[in-house]
Amino acid sequence: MRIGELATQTKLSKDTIRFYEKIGLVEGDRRPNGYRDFPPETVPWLHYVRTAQALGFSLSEIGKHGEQLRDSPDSAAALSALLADKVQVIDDRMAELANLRADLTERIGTGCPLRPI
Amino acid sequence: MRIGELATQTKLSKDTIRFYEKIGLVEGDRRPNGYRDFPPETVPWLHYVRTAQALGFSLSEIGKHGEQLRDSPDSAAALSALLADKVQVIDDRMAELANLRADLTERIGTGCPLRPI
DNA sequence: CTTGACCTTCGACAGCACTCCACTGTTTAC
DNA sequence: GTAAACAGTGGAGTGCTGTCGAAGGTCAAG
Repeated sequence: MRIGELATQTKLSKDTIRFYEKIGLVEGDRRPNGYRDFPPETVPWLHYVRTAQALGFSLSEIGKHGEQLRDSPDSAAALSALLADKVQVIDDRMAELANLRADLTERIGTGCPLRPI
Repeated sequence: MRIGELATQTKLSKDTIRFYEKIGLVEGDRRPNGYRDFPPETVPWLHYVRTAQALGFSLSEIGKHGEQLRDSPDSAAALSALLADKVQVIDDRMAELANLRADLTERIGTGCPLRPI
């Protein structure tokens, strides 16, 4: 698929996609006329990129994850382990958020929310 | 308190605190010799700033929160409302994380983790 | 009265994630 | 065959959030 259609489907700008290609976050072939040609799985990959980004991962972190996944020998175990790591990261993050939440609700309970507890 | 102690207590750099002052995120008096003099409640305020920042608020958004607080007749109630909003943000974010987690665990199950599901 | 720790300002720079522009080439429709 | 819609490149610029360095003022201790 060409860049325009990919942009439409992912709701990213073409410039953003070119930028992502430049930093190695997406890869595509080139047609004889020089146009980029992306495989269809780029769509879910970019969706994944945006999700991870929204969760606070930097593009370089996301790129490393993708690289590790692509470079892995087809051992499903290795790939699954990588994803399991990310699940662990998520769980840690959620625990952190839960702590923040508890902290804030406690402050709400007290009459002086900005004072140290 | 002078900037050095504030930096120590908040674990921010002096440069960061000066930067925050420049963009109106913190305010302090000046001593006759020109040194900044921050009130003690700056410490919890900066703690709040970092918390809000970790939740994805930009510094300018946080600055607006501070303005609202200053304009509010009952600052404790106003801040409690703000923190309650923050709790909502946390809950949204945790839901997002839970979705990503479910997505990843599903990919782990399929054996082709980066392919479209 | 010097040393060292503290503080000041100003301006430049950096990293991230885009975003825009100018100019050029290709394909499709009429 | 020409216009519209698509694509390419390179480079500059933007907004955010700091970070650093240079040059200098202030203050307490020895």
